[in-house]
Amino acid sequence: MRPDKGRRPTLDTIALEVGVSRATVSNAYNRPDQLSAQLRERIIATAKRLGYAGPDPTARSLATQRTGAVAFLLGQGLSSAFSDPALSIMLDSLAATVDSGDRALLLLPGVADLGPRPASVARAQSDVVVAYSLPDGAPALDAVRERKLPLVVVDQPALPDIARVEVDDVAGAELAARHIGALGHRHIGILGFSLSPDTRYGPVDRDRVRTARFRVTRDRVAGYLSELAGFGIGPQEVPVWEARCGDQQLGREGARWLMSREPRPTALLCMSDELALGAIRAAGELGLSVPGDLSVIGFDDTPGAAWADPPLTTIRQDLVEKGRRTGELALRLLDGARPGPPSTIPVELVVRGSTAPPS
Amino acid sequence: MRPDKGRRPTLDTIALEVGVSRATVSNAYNRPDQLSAQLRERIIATAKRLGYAGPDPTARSLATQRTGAVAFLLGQGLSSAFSDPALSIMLDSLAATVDSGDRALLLLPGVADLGPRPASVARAQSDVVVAYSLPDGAPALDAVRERKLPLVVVDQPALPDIARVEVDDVAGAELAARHIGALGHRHIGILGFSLSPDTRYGPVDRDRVRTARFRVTRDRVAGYLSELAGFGIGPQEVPVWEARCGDQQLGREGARWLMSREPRPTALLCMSDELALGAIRAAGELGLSVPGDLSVIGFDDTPGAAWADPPLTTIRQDLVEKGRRTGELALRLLDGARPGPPSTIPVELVVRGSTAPPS
DNA sequence: CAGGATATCTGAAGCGCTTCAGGAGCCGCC
DNA sequence: GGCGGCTCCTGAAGCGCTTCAGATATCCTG
Repeated sequence: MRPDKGRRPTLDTIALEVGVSRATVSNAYNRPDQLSAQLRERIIATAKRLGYAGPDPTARSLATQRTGAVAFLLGQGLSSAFSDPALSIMLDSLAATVDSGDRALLLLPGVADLGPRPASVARAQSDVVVAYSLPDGAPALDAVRERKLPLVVVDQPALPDIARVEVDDVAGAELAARHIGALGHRHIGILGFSLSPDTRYGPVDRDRVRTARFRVTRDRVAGYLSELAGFGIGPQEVPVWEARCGDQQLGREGARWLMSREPRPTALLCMSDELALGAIRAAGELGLSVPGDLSVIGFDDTPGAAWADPPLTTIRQDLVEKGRRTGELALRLLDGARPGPPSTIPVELVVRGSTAPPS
Repeated sequence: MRPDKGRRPTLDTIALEVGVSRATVSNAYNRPDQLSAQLRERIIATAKRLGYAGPDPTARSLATQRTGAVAFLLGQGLSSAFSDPALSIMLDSLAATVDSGDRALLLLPGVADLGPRPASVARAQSDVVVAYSLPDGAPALDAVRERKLPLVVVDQPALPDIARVEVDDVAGAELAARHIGALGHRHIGILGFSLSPDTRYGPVDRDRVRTARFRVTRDRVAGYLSELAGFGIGPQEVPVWEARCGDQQLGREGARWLMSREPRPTALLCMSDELALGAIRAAGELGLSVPGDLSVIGFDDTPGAAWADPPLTTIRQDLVEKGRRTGELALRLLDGARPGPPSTIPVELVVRGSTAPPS
């Protein structure tokens, strides 16, 4: 009698079985106030009995014109991404925000630091996208534009008429450099993130800095150098080492190289706490004490910073807030809001035990 | 003339403009071999001109009955999840595998350690789901079953007729305990993961172990204890401390408690490398040397293990392989494959510098 | 040049749902 | 007792795409 010839039940199956219209069954799920509690109950019970799990999400999406998912575009693959606790924290907060708005997170990891493949973006089922720290000119961004999806960029260059959340990286870097300069350091090294999407890492020349395609790295280098210039330290006196990603191993390696320069740096400006932790490790291995022989300052203020030995002086950014704002912005865009001015997360110097005047 | 009244262009818009049928335009995107290269080119060009970004993913999903996404169900929130590098590595590998099959990853983080809300699962746009380390009886699993989606469980109890990837946790724990026992240790503590989904952490009594709802934790405790019994060490002699998640801070805290027991343990069995790292830290703070005064063994063999000081003895599981197999299994299920027998990832003892005979 | 294979394109039937403009009954009120 | 205003329910028009069974036209083969 029922039209269920072994196929999965649909709204119609239930409607037929209960003897009501399909619209009513739909209402039972989406607008309980539109029918009597009693009928609704009968419908739900029948659905349960027939093994109907509720309206098909895809069909619903097509009808409502919204998928209920937020796409998250990542420059790197997941593992290098998550070697940075800063991203984990911010993403957690983003996911929670988005989930509270009843939406899921569609993760599109990058390949080769270039961000996701455009084809992935073209087929992504989402009605708003968040792009996180993609290199300038990432092809994925064109794909987003083509689909005319609302976009929020995080830690990326401004795009005309595009919503944006960002940290004032220049100011943060300046804060770090000022602290170090004010302590009296004059020989300083920079331990930085990747400048451009390739697998390169190691010492960096000025040319590579100039052509950098990751905004965050570029801004921080600029902030460090401009502030150091105020202390009479020219950019050519400041060695820079570039890590592929922000993990401790690379921090250690970079610090070792920086410490082999002449004159030996008495302070290291690090673009993440993880890198800084690696640097502290390297110092120990070289028989140098921190902060006695070497001052180290990080960036982000992740939980590990306070916990380190010595506790890490660092630039704090509120990562939870960053994720929350990004999520809310995405949600608001979904509701048709206009992009509005960029939302800037403040930075703040947190002085702990890893910095001191040079001996 | 065109039917585009300011709305987004669709297949029909293009079809009308080019003067072909809608089916042909569809073929231009999905089956290039079904039309002449020349016509196809004309279609693509017109699409570009009209700002058509290709077939709408949602509509396509409805028509094809597949969404092209793999849902990933997580017990915990993202930040505690990613405090464990083991998950990051495995998830990265899973994402890469899934991406190579042209599918995206839909992330459904858990709330309160219980896994995702059933409502989130019910609305998730995906055609296969991977459940990772959910507690027994997680409501999300019922939701998956109701929707009759193919399911792969990872690090979770077997479910009848459900595909499964897992690590032999019992064997791994036994390996660890055997190593420690064989070295001659007789006073041993266990530093473990969460046993059940609540925010509790701290010392654990036998009752809580018996009612544990996380299989991984349960199995490892069982493995540790059964092997220790072989050395004549009764379960009541082995203090257990439970961490909420696997990060170093909690490892330190737990280790401090364990080291305050009488008689003081000479070895600590830790369920993750991060916990073990925290334990090493605690030992240092207590003025104990590792492995001189205290042996510490971890689990997973994450990159940090080899890098630690001293390098960590641990139980290795191939996390990349785990992610790859999970991804492939999910993909195969999508193609209609039957679940098949569970896929077990082997474990292996890796002896480094953090274990030695008791002094 | 007949007959079959090939290449190219089309019409129409879905996929499963939401939503909106009603319609039918019923209540209470003056 | 007529009428405005409820409450509860329905019919039908989409949402944008895929796919399959043809329909043509073209080509090849002997």
